[in-house]
Amino acid sequence: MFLRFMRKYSKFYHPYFKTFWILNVATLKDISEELGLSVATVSRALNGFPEVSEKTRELVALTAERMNYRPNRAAQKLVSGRSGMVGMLVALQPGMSAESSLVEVIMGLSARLAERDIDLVMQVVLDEDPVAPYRRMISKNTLDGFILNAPQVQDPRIAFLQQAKVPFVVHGRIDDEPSHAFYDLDNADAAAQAVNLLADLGHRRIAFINGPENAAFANQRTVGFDTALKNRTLSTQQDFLSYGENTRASGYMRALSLLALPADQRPTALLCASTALAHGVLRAARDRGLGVPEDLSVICHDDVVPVLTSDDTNPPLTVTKAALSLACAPLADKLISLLNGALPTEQQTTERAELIVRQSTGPAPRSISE
Amino acid sequence: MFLRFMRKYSKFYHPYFKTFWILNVATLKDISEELGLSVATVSRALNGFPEVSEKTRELVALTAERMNYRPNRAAQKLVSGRSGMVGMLVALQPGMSAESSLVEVIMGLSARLAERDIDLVMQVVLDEDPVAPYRRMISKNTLDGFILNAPQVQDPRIAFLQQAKVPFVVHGRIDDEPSHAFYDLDNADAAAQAVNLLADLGHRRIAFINGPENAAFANQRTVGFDTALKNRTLSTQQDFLSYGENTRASGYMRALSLLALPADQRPTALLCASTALAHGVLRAARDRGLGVPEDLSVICHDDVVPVLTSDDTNPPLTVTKAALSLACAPLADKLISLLNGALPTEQQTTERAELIVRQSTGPAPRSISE
DNA sequence: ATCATATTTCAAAACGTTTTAAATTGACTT
DNA sequence: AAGTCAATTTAAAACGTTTTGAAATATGAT
Repeated sequence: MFLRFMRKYSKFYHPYFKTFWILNVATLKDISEELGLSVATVSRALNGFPEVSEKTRELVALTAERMNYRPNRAAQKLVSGRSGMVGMLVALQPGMSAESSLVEVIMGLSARLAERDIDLVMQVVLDEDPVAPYRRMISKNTLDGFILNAPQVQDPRIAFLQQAKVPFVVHGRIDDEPSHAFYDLDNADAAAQAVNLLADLGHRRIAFINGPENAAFANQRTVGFDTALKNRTLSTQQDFLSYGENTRASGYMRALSLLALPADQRPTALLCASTALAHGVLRAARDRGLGVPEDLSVICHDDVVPVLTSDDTNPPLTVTKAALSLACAPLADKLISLLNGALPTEQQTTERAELIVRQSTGPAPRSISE
Repeated sequence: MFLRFMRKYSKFYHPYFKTFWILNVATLKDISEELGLSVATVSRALNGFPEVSEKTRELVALTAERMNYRPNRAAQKLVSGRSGMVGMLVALQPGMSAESSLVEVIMGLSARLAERDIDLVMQVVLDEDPVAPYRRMISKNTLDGFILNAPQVQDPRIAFLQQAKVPFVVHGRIDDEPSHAFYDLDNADAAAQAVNLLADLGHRRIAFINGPENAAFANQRTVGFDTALKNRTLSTQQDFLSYGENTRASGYMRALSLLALPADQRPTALLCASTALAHGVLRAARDRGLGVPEDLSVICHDDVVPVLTSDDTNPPLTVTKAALSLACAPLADKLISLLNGALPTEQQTTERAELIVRQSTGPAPRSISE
């Protein structure tokens, strides 16, 4: 007796307690009692099973509407194994804040998923083990699938999720012929387009200020860069390709060191993996007293995120452009398809970047290029 | 018989289907069978109820660990009414992207909540009715509480959630003595600190470039601004206070029009609601040929978001500073407390901004201020 | 040893849904 | 009017947890 009391009022009382809502949502039982039908029939009617008569289906639908019925997700989940929720785990370096590009995608995804009545569970993870948070979420058994971002060259998350047979879609892809569902930019092509433009303009010493070395997209860009150079019979110099953070500061530093080379050795054109990098590059060129595009051509890939634009720089940047926001809907749709049983290999899309020539590229400087 | 077949293979087959995971998570029953105990005892042992013996508790804890037990959230929710998930619905103007400040908060919240094993469900909403998405989410019966951001002066969401008896915490507050849980900056004080500094420096014509008129924080800043001016026996001019978007462009435009006034009428000091606005203001001053701080003092409130900093401008900005990232942990903690039964009025914290004097403020220009 | 009492364990119900297997109804043949 | 078969409905089990009310066991006092 005393214990019963304890249980209710002591600090040991279990934190879970009963319903908060006063909003009364009707249950299947409520509807079935109202209509004198069985719960089973009501469930079937609402879920569009073929074996209920058109008359009852209509009746049930109407009463459900009238009684403000909403299926209880927890109960559905319990019996069906599906929760109507998908997860996105974003890995953040401690102290580092999220890239604005990521945010763009998250917002778009959430909006699209909401249309299909699926909720997006966001989680920022700080683990050093990239797989651990997924294992944790899976074992909580509360999510139907995942959206992965920023895949790395040999991303262990992908292997893990495949082996665990959890549906997931990747923004980006792990290699050329991946077995997972993805939506990705044709990164190799984007780099190749840029190189071709520069080669057409007579540039022969083209440097590439790339993204992080372990990022899959950066590797694909390198592939496109290298093969395009080869196709144009241009040599590819080792130190003309650098990997690093996708930040303005990094672009500035790396451009500075490239531009410190003697005029007849330094690159006449710089290809940057992002607008952030290009911003830094423009600044470096200015600080070195080099004119863009007279002395140096600059081209970058533009993901079209609102914070760092490519067209209000001075000069406006020539870019390969592919709006990140366009990835959201396909990613959401692919994941939903997977949840409905589609094969991952059927859910793969590659998008091509668009070349937009503005004023940051021009003919290779004559005196130097010869 | 035919129907059974139909059910499985026709398009009418219900989309929910059984478990994906191969990861075998143990259930309470598994543990109880392993140990020869009842499910009830195992549940109690794991949840720290006082009536299980220390010996069994330990045994159960160990086996649970060994068997990789994870409580099934759906089942818990079903019986307890709690899901271990809280929601954050962010309203976005169509076509507008999220403020980086918001992202900062979301990331921090997610991280903190995850520590307590609570998931954050993010949803971007585009409804024009601010209450509708909350009603929708509540009736899905899948969230334990909400975090609200950017409260407006008479925010209908707050009234709704209070009436629906749903736990929620607000980042910001609706009025001086709100009945809801909140974590907020002392906005009135922040504005007052700024005014006092400027008044000490001899400024008599101080203008305020504020945030959106319907934002609660902007109103609180205005109150602080007005009363501080009054305390210093400075008149407050109607057109020296403007409301508008918290963007660089808006700051630029509004500063331009203020600075277009004749030298003996225009403000000698500008107080800005955000660094973004201040960036625009600095640019406007430059374009007008006015020196900062010789001709014009500029001070702003700095939320310390990574994209727009206040200390690498030229000149570095004097600010009232209060990092948004500091709000995350308290907000999460308050919501958790509410979930555990705390009263909203016990969960209210106001934080004071710190005044940091840099080089954008100086004595009022002599010729003009007399 | 016996009883009273405190401590620990248990069986069963409940939460709201889906789904299986069986029962009922209806329609059509003969 | 009975029999067959299809169409529709139902009762009951299942999902994994929490919690109630009762039962079993241990402890202490007589």
